[in-house]
Parts: sequence; C-alpha cells; structure tokens
Amino acid sequence: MTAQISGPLYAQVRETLVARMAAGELKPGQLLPSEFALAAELSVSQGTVRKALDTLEAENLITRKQGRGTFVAEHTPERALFQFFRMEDLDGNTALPRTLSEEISHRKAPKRIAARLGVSADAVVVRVRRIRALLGRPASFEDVFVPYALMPIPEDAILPNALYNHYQAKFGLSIARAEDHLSACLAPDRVAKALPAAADKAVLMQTRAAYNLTGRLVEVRESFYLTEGVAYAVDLR
Amino acid sequence: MTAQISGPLYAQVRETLVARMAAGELKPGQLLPSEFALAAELSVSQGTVRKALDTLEAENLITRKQGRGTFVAEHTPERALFQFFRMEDLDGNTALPRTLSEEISHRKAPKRIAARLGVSADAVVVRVRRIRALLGRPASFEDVFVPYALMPIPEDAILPNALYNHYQAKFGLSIARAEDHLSACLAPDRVAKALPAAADKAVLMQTRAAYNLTGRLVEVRESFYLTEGVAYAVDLR
DNA sequence: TACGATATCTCTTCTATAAGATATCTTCTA
DNA sequence: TAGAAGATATCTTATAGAAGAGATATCGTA
Repeated sequence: MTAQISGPLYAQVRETLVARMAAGELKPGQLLPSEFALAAELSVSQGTVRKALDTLEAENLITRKQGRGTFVAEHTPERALFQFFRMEDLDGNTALPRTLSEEISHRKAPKRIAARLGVSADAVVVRVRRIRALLGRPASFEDVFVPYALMPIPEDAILPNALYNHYQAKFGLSIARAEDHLSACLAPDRVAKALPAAADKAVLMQTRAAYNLTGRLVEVRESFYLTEGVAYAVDLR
Repeated sequence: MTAQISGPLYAQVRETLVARMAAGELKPGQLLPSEFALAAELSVSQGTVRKALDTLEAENLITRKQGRGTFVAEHTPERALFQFFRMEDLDGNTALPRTLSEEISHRKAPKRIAARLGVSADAVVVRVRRIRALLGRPASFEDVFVPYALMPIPEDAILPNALYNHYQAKFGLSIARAEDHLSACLAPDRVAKALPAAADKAVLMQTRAAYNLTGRLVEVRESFYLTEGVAYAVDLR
C-alpha cells in the first residue's frame, strides 16, 4: 500500500489502484486481480477491496462482470459515444458522428487556449480541426487542442472518430472526466466558411475541458453544432 | 415488505422505502428510522438496509449525516440551484436567476406539449411563463407546463424562484430526475417580444422533462437563454 | 444556590470482516 | 459432442466494533 497513510482503508485501497492505473501498471481493458487476491496482497479483507471497487465503478474507471472478473475501463468507441458524446436525435438515440474532414497542425497555442490548458504562451499544441456530419448532414465544426509535450500527434496522423480511444492506445493517457459548457451564438466566420449550411445561423457552442486520471487537464475543445434534428442531452438526478 | 418479491434483499428494501416516499409516509426533510430500526422492522440486517440507503443516496433521494441520522431529500432552493439549475458564469459560479415577470394561465395544452406530457389533447395544463435575469441582465424566457389535474396552481398564485420546492410543499410531489435537451436557435418571436435584447440573436434552447419518484413525467419546460457571460455546465464522468 | 465548563452516555452512521450464494468458464467424462 | 462437475470470479447478507453528534449529568467555582 503505497498511496495514503490516513483515512479509511477502502479509500487507501482505491488510491493504490488509481495510482497503478495512472502509472500504467494496470492497463485499460486488463483484468484486475480478483477481489480476494487484492485483499491478500494489500492485507485487507475482500469486503474492503470490494468497497474500493464500488467507488471506482461509480466513476466509470472499472467495469465488473459477475463470474468473470473486474476490468480496467477502456475507451472503446461505444463508451465514448455513451459517456462523452451527448448528441441525440429527436427519438433519443445517440446521433453517430461521421468525420468529413480532418486537419492536424502543430502551432503555438492561442492565448485563451494556453491559459485554459495551463501551458505557457509559447508552448506548442496540437490542433485537430474536424468537420463532422450528424444524421448524414454536415453539422459540426470542432477544434481540439492538446499539449504537444503530452501527446505528440504527428501532422499526418490518421485519427479515429473517438479521440479518447486513440489517446489511450497511443499515449497511455486515459480521460477520466470532462466538463462541458454550452452556449449559443451565431456561427463565427471560420465555422461558416467550413460549414456553409451554418452561415448566419445560430449554432450550439460546446467548450470542453477533459482531465486524466490524476486530475490534470489534458485536452480542450471548442465545438460548434448545427442543432437541426439533434440536441445535446443531459440527465439530471 | 410490500414492494417486490424477487431480487436481492437490499433492492427490495430500496423499493419499500421509495414506495413510502411516493405515498407520502416519508415526507421530505423527515428523519428516517435508524438503520437498525429499519432492519428490525423489515427483518433484515443493518448492513442490508445500509446498502439500500447507499443506492438512495446516490440518487439524491436521501441525505445522511453521521451521528445524526438519515433524512428524506428536500427541494431546498440550494438543491434546486446545485442539482437542477446549471447556468454558470465565466468563473464557474452558479448564476443566480432573478424573476422579472411571471404569468400563470390555465389552458389547453399545445399539442406538442400534450404529447410529451402524455395527457389528452384537450386536457387542461397550467402554464407558467417567466422572464428571468442572470448576472443582473434579462436573460431567460421560460414556459413551464404541468397538468392541472396533478398540480392545480391558481392563476393568481405567487411562486418562488425554485418551482420544485413549491411542488413539493404544496402538492407533495417530488421531482426525482430530469432530462434536458439543448440546442441553439434564433430567438423566436414570442421570446424576442418579451426579451428585447434577444431580438435577432442566437439563444440557447433548453427543453426539459421532469419526473417524480415513481418515474411519471410531471413537468415539461421550454426555456430560452441569452448566453452572454453564462453557459450551461455539464460534468461528464 | 446559580452557572458554566467538562465529562459521559446514548443514539446515530461508518468501517471492516467473514461466510455463503450465484454466475461464468473450463475441463473431464460418457 | 453433449453434459456434468469443478474452479474461480463477483454478489449478497450478516455481524462486530469505530467514530461522530447531541443530550444529559457532573463537578467546580463564584
């Protein structure tokens, strides 16, 4: 037990496991040792390990299957769609995005982005600019920024639809949570240029901050959506 | 134990308690019997009751205080603000809404509203139309619809800022969860008329469906926000 | 006697452990 | 090849003690 020296045992177990995930000892998709094995290793009871796993499951950091085992959560395209992509059509079905164009560039961070990412003003960032279609119509314009130092994505890379999947596979970096801020505006010039249908129209602006397992901010996004036939869905409870 | 006859014990305990809340036997703000008292009454162990309470707490249906007891969740203005109102200013602080005008009317439900509420096309609904200010500026136009049969709010009622609080106090009806759908549009005529600042501007449209403890849809909203200096905040995890 | 600080008692939820039930997959056997 | 048996995993339930909060009693002092 290397993590904490105070607080409830189950919280210490939790910290230990998160630390192992962050360090790459426990990789996404990997089978964890059984509850009893972890209990023996950490000198606690199975119930205590179980309580720690309960908290991790609630945070979507692991998944459990009775009779099979416990697995480190993986950024599958499915999970990305359910957990991190909230656009639904009018029937409540998630609207699958299809990438129409993609452009990767290395550049100095725009100052508002540098400030939000917490990198210096002349640090290099990777910008991924994508146009995507929803329900078959061009509907979204998106700029994704990540620090080059953290994720050196080459400019000629070919990225999958689900970026978080790619971060995890290529850089061992898992997105644990994100914050979205939604507002409405008229399509800015760069959006109208790339997405002619949006010219002079109102678009939904989504600003995202995404964090890794250790709570560090690792990605910032600015997306614009034409919300015709789709909407950003939120469950409050 | 009146609720279920199968499934894990703790789930049955959970159902029993939810049923009591829905029936009004356990009222908002009320102290529940202790874990041991419930265990004795329902002939299960304290740990089993505790696991049931864990699930209820995760759903925000109860709150617990070590050493004090367990309480049925209440729709305080604070809770409404934290749980059901997601507008934040640029610093991440919840933007307090202030009601500028309010108009209550009884009417036949517009057909899209009737369909969504699941009431017949000629059923009477109460419509609450409000203009509210955020950060001191008029910023939101909102239509709230509830079935008159369920909540006969008089046309000359004076409503508090937090409607859910009022539903609970006056009609014993608790909102347990809600779904929001967000999109962007140009301010419709009725919005521009009521909110001159919104004329010809893009507004954030929020469509809400709110459900009571038994999962019945009891309220529908259509709100429009001028998102200058504020945004709708969402946590994804 | 009156009053206030302090200790104690009793109630609560919280933590930790253990044992049996249930689900899943493999392996052996007819 | 089908099916039963076994191994191993999580899931459920139960129990005992720790820790927090508030009321009550106790003691010292003015």
